[in-house]
Amino acid sequence: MTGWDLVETAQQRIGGFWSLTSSQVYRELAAMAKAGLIEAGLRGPRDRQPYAITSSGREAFEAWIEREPGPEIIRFPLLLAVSFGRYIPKGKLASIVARHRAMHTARLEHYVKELADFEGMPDADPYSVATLQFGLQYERAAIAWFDGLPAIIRGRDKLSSAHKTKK
Amino acid sequence: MTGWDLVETAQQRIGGFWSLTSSQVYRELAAMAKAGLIEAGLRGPRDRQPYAITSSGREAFEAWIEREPGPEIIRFPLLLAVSFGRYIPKGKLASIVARHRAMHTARLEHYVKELADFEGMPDADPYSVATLQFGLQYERAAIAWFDGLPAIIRGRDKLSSAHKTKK
DNA sequence: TGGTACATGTAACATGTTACATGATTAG
DNA sequence: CTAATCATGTAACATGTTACATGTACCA
Repeated sequence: MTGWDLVETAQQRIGGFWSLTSSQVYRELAAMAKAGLIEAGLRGPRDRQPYAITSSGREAFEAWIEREPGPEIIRFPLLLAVSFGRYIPKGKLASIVARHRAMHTARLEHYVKELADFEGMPDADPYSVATLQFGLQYERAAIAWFDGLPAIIRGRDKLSSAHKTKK
Repeated sequence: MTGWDLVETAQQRIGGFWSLTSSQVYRELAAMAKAGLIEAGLRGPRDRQPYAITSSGREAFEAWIEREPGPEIIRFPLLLAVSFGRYIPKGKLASIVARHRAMHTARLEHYVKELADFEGMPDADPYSVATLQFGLQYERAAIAWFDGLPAIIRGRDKLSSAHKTKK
């Protein structure tokens, strides 16, 4: 595959939980070719530069996949904003939250559609289904949180919902 | 506060969705002092170097908090491993998953405890409660996903659970 | 008096982002 | 013909990690 293909494929397959930029891919491809993990093929139309994995690259992949996966890293700017919510005008925060909620519902719908596609073919890779399923449940949790937000921020009726918190 | 204090506070308050290292903080502190956003105070015991925000720093904070928060970035090595699940021996994957599930239940319990603490004091910052609540729901979703995983990976009974998928 | 937690920092490196430059091919 | 998409890459910079060096104060 070429760098371009790899970016497209990665965005498609793991984009939901692993972002990357093309710059990164091209740089890494050059480094991997230099290290002998991949080999450059002949340039195609539009100067496409295909690469093929070498046996040493295959070994490196096997060593990599053997490793214990590390803890997840989350960078959630919206949560950062919410945690500094005291310093943001109420209306502004509400509109920010609304925009982000919309993005999450869009993603949820996207996952639902993809899962429905998988439903059609019974021999699809179940591991892809599993990661999609994670995305689905993540987005559902996020949306549920969005919906609970206003109540938490004002009042906060949680357990003590009996006594009226009027403003 | 000193760099050390900032790291401790940040880990406490936003550690769940924003990791940082002390190296980063000390470097940034030096840069901010140079830019006039903070001022170094007198060194205390143990060579503690306290900093105080300047008015120009306060302005910078206000400008920062005004910005639209970007999309979240998730780096989830376990999901990456799962998406390459084909290449991992079944037993190995299962043990990896078990370890990660345990970490998530531990975090969930931690959030539950913290939320219970907040329950005690009715004048606590609701925004902190909101971010905690996100963590709680995130962990619950993750655990639910873990529990559904085996069924997805083998068989995949989802909607078509009627016809028996014996291995 | 000895270990642990506190405290600061540097250096080297790895990873990720943004802006830019360049051009080919295809669809309308 | 022209705009959009495909395609490659570089450079500069920002951010994040790891390993290390150095020492202080507290408490058992």
